[in-house]
Amino acid sequence: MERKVRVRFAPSPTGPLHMGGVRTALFNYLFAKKHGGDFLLRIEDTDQNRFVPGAEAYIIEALTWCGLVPDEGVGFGGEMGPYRQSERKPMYKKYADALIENGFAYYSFDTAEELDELRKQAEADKQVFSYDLHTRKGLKNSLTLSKEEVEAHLQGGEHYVIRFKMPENREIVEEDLIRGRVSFNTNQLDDKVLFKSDGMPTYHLANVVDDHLMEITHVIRGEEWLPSMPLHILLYEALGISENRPRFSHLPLILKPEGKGKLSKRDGDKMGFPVFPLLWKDPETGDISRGYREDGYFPEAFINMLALLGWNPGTEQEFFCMNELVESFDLTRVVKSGARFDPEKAKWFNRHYLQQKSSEELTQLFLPLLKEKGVTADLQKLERIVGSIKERCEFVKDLWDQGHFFFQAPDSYDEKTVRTKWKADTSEKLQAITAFFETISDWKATPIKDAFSEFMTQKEWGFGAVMVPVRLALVGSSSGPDLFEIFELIGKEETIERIRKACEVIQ
RNA sequence: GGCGCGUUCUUCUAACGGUUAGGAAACCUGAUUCUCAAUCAGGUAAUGGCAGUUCGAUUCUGCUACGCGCUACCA
Repeated sequence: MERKVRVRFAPSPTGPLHMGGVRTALFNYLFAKKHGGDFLLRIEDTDQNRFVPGAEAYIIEALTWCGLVPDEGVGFGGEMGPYRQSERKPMYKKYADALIENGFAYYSFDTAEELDELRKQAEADKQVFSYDLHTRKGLKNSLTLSKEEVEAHLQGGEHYVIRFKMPENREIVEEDLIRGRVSFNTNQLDDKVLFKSDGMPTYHLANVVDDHLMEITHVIRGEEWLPSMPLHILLYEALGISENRPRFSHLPLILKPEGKGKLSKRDGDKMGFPVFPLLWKDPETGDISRGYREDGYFPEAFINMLALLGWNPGTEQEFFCMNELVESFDLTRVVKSGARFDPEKAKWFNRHYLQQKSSEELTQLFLPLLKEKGVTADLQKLERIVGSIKERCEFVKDLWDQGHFFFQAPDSYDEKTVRTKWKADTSEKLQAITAFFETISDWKATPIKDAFSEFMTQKEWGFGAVMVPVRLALVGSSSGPDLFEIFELIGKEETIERIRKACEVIQ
């Protein structure tokens, strides 16, 4: 029988989740749901030095905001816990011991300082020190020391680590679900530390043991893990658990918008776009990093954008809700090469999702901002205002930028427009228009437009010569939605008042 | 340095041996005769290089160039 698909997202709580991490979580989630499987969240906190308070809660909140809710994991329950590696600490030692027992691993007593020294020396000789099958013979470990010496070191409570004994000259070939056949020769690989002197396993041991115990069927992770795949495969083998071991898939990296390299926090700061899903305040420094949520992105836009970064359905569809993503997702259609992130595209997606929302819905989202500005208005009227400006908005906050004049008279007038469009006789014309407006009783956009057109024809004035100054008077600038809509929405009195005021101020 | 992975318009990508190399973003032009935005209609623009396999290579192989990743008692 086919095993139930189980995948995991396994971040380490060393800070906020990066958008690349969110994409990894997304692809895991989509793959799981596509195959009716489980998506787990496992916290990889084996490095106690790098623990950052709040990071774990952040990860959980971010996934939830994105709609990537785990079936099991820290904060979500489940039968195969604990899902925090620090809480699984007692489980790893016996696997490490078994490896030693069977000759797949060994104790290493070299101190960090000694190894550092060796690295420095090698560097001075333009070499790179590597703890591997060539050098281990000359180092302090249970392969070179006598049984008694090893025993003495162990008994003496001396610090030791357990290293994997990389076998000689083996070709490790694996079919990566995204990349196809990938191969490595073990002679190029080093003896990685599996078990640290603080009693914690390293990522390598812990992830293999946990994936086995949690019955993970597919490991979907970033490309930066590709070089350690052979180690992991060998570990499953040495542990005698390779029977049901997971299949591997390595996702392409998300690259900086400009230049090269992995997207980093600094890029966002520099170029003014978020790299994190949610705002993050560094508990040490107090530094704030902006988040997509706080910047006004809709989670569906964020997710849609992320999904298409490195994956495509092979059709021309580009807007997907989560269900559609689940439906269309296919690991084999993930691109192999790194994808440069384009912040403009993220905005474009947000615009799309904003346009999809009804004026009623948008008005509700707009309300808090209005309250903040101290503006109150009739809900129906608000919905009409929102309806008239939404198509020029990318974010909810743009509703204010695009529509503030509906609530407040302009306190200044765009200089360039004044200079180029406000002629000597403009004031005079506008006075005539206000007088004409006084005579209009049915103050609705269409009747005003009809009457106004007639008036203009009578006067033989050009629309352009008059409309821009009027707009300037009402809005303060030369841009905005249909003028007659604005007339109606701000009301007859206010319209006339603003025109009069503009004539006074500008003359 | 070693190992690994990658390379189609400016960007995200499609084409899994045969296409005028397609779409989207960006950009440019035009249309909407009040503006700006939006919208609509057009347009510019790509297979890193060299060999090989083949009747035929974007697609397969090799080399080369370039890029990225990894090379911690970090994940």
